[in-house]
Amino acid sequence: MATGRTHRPATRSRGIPEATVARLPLYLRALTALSERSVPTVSSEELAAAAGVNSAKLRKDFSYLGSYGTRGVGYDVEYLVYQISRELGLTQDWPVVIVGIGNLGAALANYGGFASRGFRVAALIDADPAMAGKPVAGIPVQHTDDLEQIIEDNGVSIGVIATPAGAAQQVCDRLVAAGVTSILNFAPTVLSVPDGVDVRKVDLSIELQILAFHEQRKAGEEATPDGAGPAAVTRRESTDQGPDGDVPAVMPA
Amino acid sequence: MATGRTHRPATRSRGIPEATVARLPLYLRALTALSERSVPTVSSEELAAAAGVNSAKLRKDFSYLGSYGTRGVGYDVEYLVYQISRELGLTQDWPVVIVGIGNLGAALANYGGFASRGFRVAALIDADPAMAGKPVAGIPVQHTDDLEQIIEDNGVSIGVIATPAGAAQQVCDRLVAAGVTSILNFAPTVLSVPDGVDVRKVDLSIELQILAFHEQRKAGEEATPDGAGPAAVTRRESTDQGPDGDVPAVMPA
DNA sequence: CGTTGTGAACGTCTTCACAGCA
DNA sequence: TGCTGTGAAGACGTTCACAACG
Repeated sequence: MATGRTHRPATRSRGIPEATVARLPLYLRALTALSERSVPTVSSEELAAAAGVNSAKLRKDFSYLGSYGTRGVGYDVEYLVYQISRELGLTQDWPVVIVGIGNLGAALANYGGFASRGFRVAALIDADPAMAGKPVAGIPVQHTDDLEQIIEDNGVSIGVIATPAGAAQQVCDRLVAAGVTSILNFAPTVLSVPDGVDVRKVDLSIELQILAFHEQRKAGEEATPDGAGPAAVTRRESTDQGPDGDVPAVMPA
Repeated sequence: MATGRTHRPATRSRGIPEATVARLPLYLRALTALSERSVPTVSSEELAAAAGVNSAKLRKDFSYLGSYGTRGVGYDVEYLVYQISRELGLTQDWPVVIVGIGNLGAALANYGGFASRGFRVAALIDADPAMAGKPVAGIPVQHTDDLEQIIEDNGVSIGVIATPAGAAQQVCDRLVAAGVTSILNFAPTVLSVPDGVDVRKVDLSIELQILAFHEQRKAGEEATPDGAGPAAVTRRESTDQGPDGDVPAVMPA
């Protein structure tokens, strides 16, 4: 099968690096918090600390968007919020459907972080006839039979899959056939999609496994080799979690 | 704020690259599926397809673990499952606590992917007194007041935070003070932790925002510039989601 | 002969360090 | 003077392509 490059073959020098795109939501969140506290301007140093990255990286990231700062001063908070929102496409309304309303699907339906970012849960879909009509997060669950109609009626282009692994590919195929071109997959399966469709995956157990790997290493160091030891009290604001590997990462923000 | 290097300063040539570590769980999942179908051996090409990566990358990844394949034949499925499990530290039992038993916390408690990978939900903790004693996923919820005692009694070193954003840092501080050294954070906040503590974050709305970015670009291309057009029917198994910026990486230390 | 394991080339991301500007 | 914006250097990750070997 194809390699699964991360989007745009390589062409287009006008493109914003993927690594930068993945951090924009982080900056946006920090900026929104500053905006709510009515902070007018912020330096790259301050904003970087709030977002959990270093300032050089942040300035480099912003340089891909344009020159939105003022030397000697910093960035205008409101203006940056707008520019990043626009770049991310959050100034428009994105109707999304969530398929698979189990524990996770229900949690996603109730998640406030979606609505606050221009995402609107247009419909909840489940294969269990007993669920049909029941309201979850104030939205009545609809049956899988109507999936195609729902996608079309609501002009949905983003779908969230929260079904068991066994149903994911089938649901994915139907979503894509109905016109969905972006999928957020919570099922522990590799989805196969046609070119032009983006998939991001979030796998809860993968994250834990990565933590276990590092945890295991720590245990093997007991008596710390170097001076300081594990009791050093410096604080980090680390957000970096390194490369993903592919999905990598959905990381929800 | 600190730089947030991806772990181990740079020392140790014996280290496995973070990008590789992040993919090991993917390989493990694919191998487990093969194992259940009693497939004895698999080639890098086949396994790569099942895991959604390309075969060169897979072989390179495995080369960091050792020479576990047989030229002309492929890899022994059972043997690889064992080696990867060991490398990830999954041959031991990891008791974890989940703090914040709302919709998401409950979904995590019910998530089967944990138990099947050596992770044991040792306790569920919530700040709401009304929740205390109520069973979720068969485990009685305990009150936050007992957090330190619970961590100690169960020898917990991995904690999952599924609280609202406002409570996350405080919970994090208490977990760390009680001895937790790895944290999986679902709250949309940048956690500040001492050196030696790993944090990985999963942010649901960030993933959607990244999808929205690409979705927006697609819309701006309507009439495809190049020959093929968006209707090309080749299938990908794409898993790549590019760099995270956050998710993907543990980082800390 | 087929497939692994890997050096080398290449591309991407991060960090440094400082020129340029308000 | 202070902070942004960025070229250049370096670290890291991916892909190529083929020698090595069962």
